[in-house]
Amino acid sequence: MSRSATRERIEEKADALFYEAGFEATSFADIASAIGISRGNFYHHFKSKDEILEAVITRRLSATQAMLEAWDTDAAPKDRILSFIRILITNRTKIMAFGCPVGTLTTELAKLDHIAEARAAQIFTLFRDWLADQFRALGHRDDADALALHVLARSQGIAVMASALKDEAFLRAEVAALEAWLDQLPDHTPTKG
Amino acid sequence: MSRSATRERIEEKADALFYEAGFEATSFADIASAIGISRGNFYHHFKSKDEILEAVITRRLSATQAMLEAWDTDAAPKDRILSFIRILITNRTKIMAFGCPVGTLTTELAKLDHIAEARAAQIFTLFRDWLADQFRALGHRDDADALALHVLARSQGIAVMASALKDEAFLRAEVAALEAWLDQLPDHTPTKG
DNA sequence: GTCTATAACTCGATAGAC
DNA sequence: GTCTATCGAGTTATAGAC
Repeated sequence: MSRSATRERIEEKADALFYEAGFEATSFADIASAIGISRGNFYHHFKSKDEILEAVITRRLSATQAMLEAWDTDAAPKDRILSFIRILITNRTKIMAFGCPVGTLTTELAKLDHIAEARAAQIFTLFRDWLADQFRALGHRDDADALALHVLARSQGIAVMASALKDEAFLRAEVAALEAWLDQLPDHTPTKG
Repeated sequence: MSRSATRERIEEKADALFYEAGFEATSFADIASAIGISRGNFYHHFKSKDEILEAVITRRLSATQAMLEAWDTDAAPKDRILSFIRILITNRTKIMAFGCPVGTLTTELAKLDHIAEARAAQIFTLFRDWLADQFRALGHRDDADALALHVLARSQGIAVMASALKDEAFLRAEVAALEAWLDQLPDHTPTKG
């Protein structure tokens, strides 16, 4: 099963529009006209809107997995966690406009009572497990998962409020506070040899 | 201008449905059938859907203002802040199902590029200013506003993650962590006399 | 006059046949 | 890839009920 270029473009545009306008507010016509194809052509690749959502979530899961694996090459666990936290800075413009893509999609699907909600929440699980690994590497055996969830929650809160306030200074201040929290965490990294 | 009972019922049901299903996903038919009136009757009370949204936001602003004023009778500023934090516990069932009503509405309106977004975000301003007042009462002259935003962001993050994970233990743990953070804050409450 | 119900209109959505 | 069917949304018009 080859992945056609058209299918790829549909997924890419759907991914962007689901983020910027929301899943429900995005229509087939919006996606089709944005990439310059007919609605019929669309139907050749995806039979229903739910099928596109499925593809977008799969796409995001893969992208997240790839990003985390890339960060795994960073030397210190704390630096890896910092990489995660700094997504908020890197993507600040979009976050201030549309919030976090993961959090907002999960929230929307929850309200729609959509079956894909659990699958969208899986993206959080990837971050959660990866972050917990880093905290375990820092010697936090018992509370690694709780610390991972704490970082996730803090990040989500920053995204929501930055979007509501449209305030970059707030975003930067709260990111700095989160980094300070991480910095004062006891580091029990076991030394080799 | 009297407020008819029907108008009141429309606002009340719209408020609930906008929270539970989202603004856009809620149709006139949904509201009408839920309270047992005809769709046509709607337009006697509201000229458009945006007008209902306007009324719902006004309603929430008033309710928030009233809640904050009620809390102002609490003796200590820290207890007042605790009252705010504990909304997460009190409303945990709905929050785990639909998130925070303020955060999710603001997020949705941002994506829809809806003019009412700023007005919805005003609810956050009420909480922000009230919380800042409490922190000032605790002697935090310079960082009262930043502390207020920190509490708001932490609360929003907890709501988002609790809804994504459907995990009450997580919610309670993070609320406890936030209360612990508040508890270790220096209290410089000036004594009278 | 205030409220409510019925019905029809317009538009844009998904879905699907050709 | 075009073209159409069907459905449901917001909205409007109009007329009946209190």
